[in-house]
Amino acid sequence: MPPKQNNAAKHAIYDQIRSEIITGKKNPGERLSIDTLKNEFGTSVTPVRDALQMLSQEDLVTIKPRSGYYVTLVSLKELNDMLELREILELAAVERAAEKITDEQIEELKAVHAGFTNDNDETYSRYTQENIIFHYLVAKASGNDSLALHVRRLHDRLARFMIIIRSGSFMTDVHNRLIDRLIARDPAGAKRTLKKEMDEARTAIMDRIMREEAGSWHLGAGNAT
Amino acid sequence: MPPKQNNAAKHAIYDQIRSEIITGKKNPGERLSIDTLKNEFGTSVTPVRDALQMLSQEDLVTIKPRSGYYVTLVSLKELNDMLELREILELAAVERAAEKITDEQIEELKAVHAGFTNDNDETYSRYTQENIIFHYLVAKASGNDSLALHVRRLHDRLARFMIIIRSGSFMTDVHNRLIDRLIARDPAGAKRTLKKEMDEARTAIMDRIMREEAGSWHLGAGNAT
DNA sequence: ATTTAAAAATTGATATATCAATTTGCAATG
DNA sequence: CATTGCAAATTGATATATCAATTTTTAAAT
Repeated sequence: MPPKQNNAAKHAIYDQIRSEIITGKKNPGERLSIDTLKNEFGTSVTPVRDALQMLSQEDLVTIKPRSGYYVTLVSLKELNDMLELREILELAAVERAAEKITDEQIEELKAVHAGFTNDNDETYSRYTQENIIFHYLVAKASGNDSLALHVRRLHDRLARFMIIIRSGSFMTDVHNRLIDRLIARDPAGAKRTLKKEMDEARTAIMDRIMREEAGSWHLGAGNAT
Repeated sequence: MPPKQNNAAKHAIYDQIRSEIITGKKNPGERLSIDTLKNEFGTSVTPVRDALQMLSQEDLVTIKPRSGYYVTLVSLKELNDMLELREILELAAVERAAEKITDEQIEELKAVHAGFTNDNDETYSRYTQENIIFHYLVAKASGNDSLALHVRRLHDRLARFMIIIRSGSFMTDVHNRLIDRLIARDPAGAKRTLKKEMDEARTAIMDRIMREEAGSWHLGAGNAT
């Protein structure tokens, strides 16, 4: 997380839009109108533009100059590339994490995991957020903050598609097993467990999307121009 | 490279400041005054703020709200983390690149390499830029654009420190050897060659900096507050 | 001389106004 | 009926003005 900035308006707008994109409340291709947003938040255009500008730098928003701001459309290839990159980053991270994770970090991980194991009544958006945090904490335990940050940002962009994988117990089981391997300080085992999870997620996502969106060029609901 | 945006003012400012930070013309900690920049470019504050906002999202600029914009200060740990991350990303990239690089891509690589082998009269800033392009092209040959983009962005942030490694022939030799291994479609050899380069760069950078900046908390010249 | 407090100045954040490009809709034409 | 060209409307980019925070200066007190 970047250093806390007491920059009220801009960050409130940024956080909300970001969260709405990540959790899929705003669909790819959907327009983000400055005018609408500024009314919604009761501000002027400046903080809205700032927020959208920031999001575009994270590839969550695409700017068509003098035309509009849109939730970024992801192509099939881009999605596949991101999933591959995810494996590279997270495998490197767990390997290191399993060697140097502290007991406190394990407790933190357990706490987060318990948090989204229990309450099934919660919305998927909450689940999505906590899944990101779980994987971020694992990456953080690698000791490499830069690596961890990249993992988190990538997860942000992938989150919309991860919803496909929300098959209840599967993820819970895998996360439990991963925690076990981390407690055992077993790099190879942790790597194997995580790789299995990521591979299954990847094929599930790609299969599902190839079937559902066979005709369209870009992913997501909107199908906007 | 993000899709071309015909957004004149903002992008001109963004490109120039970015380049000045990367090549070390602007030192870490140095202030980037909106007022100065707007006069320099003959624009109003809006495009300047946009550009700085974007740069802060890439961690090249740090915002102190209601106070000022500064070239980001990098701690020793952050530098070390980034160098480690670089190895993770680039090793994964060459491995794939050596398997699937096309003849055209090899020619492109040779061309860029020749470009900064010959003219020694050029400034280091030119050298820095071309080194980034070389490594970016290798990553691009992996076929994973997302991975390649991350490599490029990381190099942007590392470039300032790479200048330490500009020991003439060393880099030229290694790059030649790397091209050889790519032509031979030898993943293991390419990986070994690149790892050697990166390891040497890393220790050289860290050693030099630990000696030079022993006292100060942050890296770079400025030592600004 | 050093520290503290208050005030002045600097600077960025936010708001509003104007400008320029793009997009949309309608009408004319083949 | 489809297509092209023009005009109107929408929308973002840029410019300017105002506001609020921070930083610096200065002067007083210890």
